Amino acid sequence: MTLESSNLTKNQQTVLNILEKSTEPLKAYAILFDIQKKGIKSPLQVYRALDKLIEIGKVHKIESRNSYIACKHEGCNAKTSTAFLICEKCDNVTELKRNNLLSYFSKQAEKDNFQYRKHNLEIYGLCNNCKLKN
Amino acid sequence: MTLESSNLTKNQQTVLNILEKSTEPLKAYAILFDIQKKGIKSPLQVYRALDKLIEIGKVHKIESRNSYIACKHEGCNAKTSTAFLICEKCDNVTELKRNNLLSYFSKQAEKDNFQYRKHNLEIYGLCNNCKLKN
DNA sequence: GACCGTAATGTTATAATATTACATATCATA
DNA sequence: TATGATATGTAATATTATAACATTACGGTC
Repeated sequence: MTLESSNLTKNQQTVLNILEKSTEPLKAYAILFDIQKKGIKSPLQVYRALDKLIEIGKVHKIESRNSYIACKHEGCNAKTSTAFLICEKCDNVTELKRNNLLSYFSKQAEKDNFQYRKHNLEIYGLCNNCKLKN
Repeated sequence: MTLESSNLTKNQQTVLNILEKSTEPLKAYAILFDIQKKGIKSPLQVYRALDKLIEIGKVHKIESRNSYIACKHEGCNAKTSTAFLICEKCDNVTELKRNNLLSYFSKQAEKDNFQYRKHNLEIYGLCNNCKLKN
């Protein structure tokens, strides 16, 4: 299987389906409980599928929440770099897609003689919905 | 105890001391094992101290590594917002201190009608030392 | 098709990280 | 000295993630 192909294996496809259907990020064990009927029985099977999906850029991890989200952007640079808006009230997460972040961070890092490879940005606050409800 | 004071309790001070002496971020259980001689016996005591230290801005959590680092910056805005350079080779972590990140992210978030409160940025790559060794 | 190497799978056990629950103690201050 | 908020101690447990090992599937190539 080449890295860029969409030839996912059964377990990988099963996990991706769950994430794509979800309107919110999911935790690994939530995924596991959801799909125990589909032949996936152990945490490791989920984690392995997640690792692969992350590697090929189909899924990202929200580090501060230990949760996982399917990437909606085709052909973005998110294989390596990610940015999220995380609502602290409703836990909604949206992926920020601005390509200039990468070059901006790359320059910031260079100022400290640091060789940029990738980044993860998590912004916390209130989503539009929750702002209006207040 | 007021929030801005440096009146740390014994446990809090013990944990902070360990982190300040360390040249690298520490994990909660590493802290625990280090200080079991000083009266701290359970994970919870460490986590509670960490929570407080994070709340008052003395310590930050590196989310993607589940590790904790003492803040070297006096009076920075890091009570809420943080940015790190993380070396993938030697695991060295340095805190980025650029105040304009906050306003930059705040504006980025606004474009999506998102009300910014704080952020965490983790940049991965090679530190200067490791670059030179290659 | 037979062979080979790489990647994925299945399974059990366990490690690593973090929190709940509840009883008690400390401390500032009214 | 009574009160309320904060911190502590302790045991148990929940949550997140990986190690170890045996086996199977799959793609390329001879």
